[in-house]
Amino acid sequence: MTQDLVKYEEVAEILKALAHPIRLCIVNGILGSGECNVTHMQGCLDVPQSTISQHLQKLRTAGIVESKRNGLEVYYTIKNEKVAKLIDEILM
Amino acid sequence: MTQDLVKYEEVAEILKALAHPIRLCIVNGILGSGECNVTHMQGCLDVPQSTISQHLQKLRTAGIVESKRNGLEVYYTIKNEKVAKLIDEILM
DNA sequence: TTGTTATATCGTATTATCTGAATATAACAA
DNA sequence: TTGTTATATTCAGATAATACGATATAACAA
Repeated sequence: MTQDLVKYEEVAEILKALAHPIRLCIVNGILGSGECNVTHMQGCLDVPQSTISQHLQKLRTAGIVESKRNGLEVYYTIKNEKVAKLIDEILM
Repeated sequence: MTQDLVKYEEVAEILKALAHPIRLCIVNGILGSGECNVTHMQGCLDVPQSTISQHLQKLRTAGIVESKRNGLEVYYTIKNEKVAKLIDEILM
């Protein structure tokens, strides 16, 4: 039983950020198409816009996704490739 | 953006069960030695016994570990091999 | 029996997370 | 400017997670 507490805390933060059905759906959706804007997510997710935006913020804070603005729209992509691989495997 | 909500909920439950430093430590410790009893975990984890026991229950409920009693002691092993692989990768 | 060790469960206070309405901001068009 | 669309932030209330002492149970020994 190793005692890398700091590492466990870091990993737990990432897992916590992923451990929600809406966020898994968002991440998997981005993975499927390469990138995705918020309006498109809304069309698929049937939850209020503010809710999606808050989930996106959580994913951003955890370093899982990143965003770039294109005019009015903001597109999200997966930033953490390790997470991309992980999700790909666990959702298989 | 696929819409497998049930699947996302299932996976989120597993990730939620793993998304805690103490539980990651427990799971990784079991993975490292094959099995582990609660007393040994206590020696490594510096939290009260009841706290460890409750984390173990959460892991059991999520189907991640299973236990078998041997006299006074209860030994825990990893039940879900997919999770074992996952943790192994993410803690690498 | 009684006592002891190992583990599980209960009670509860504290803290964190989640949702969704309301509001704010950013980009752009007229 | 003013209006509109896309997205972010704030706020309040509801729900869930966490920690830990106290207590219970299970196995065993004397």
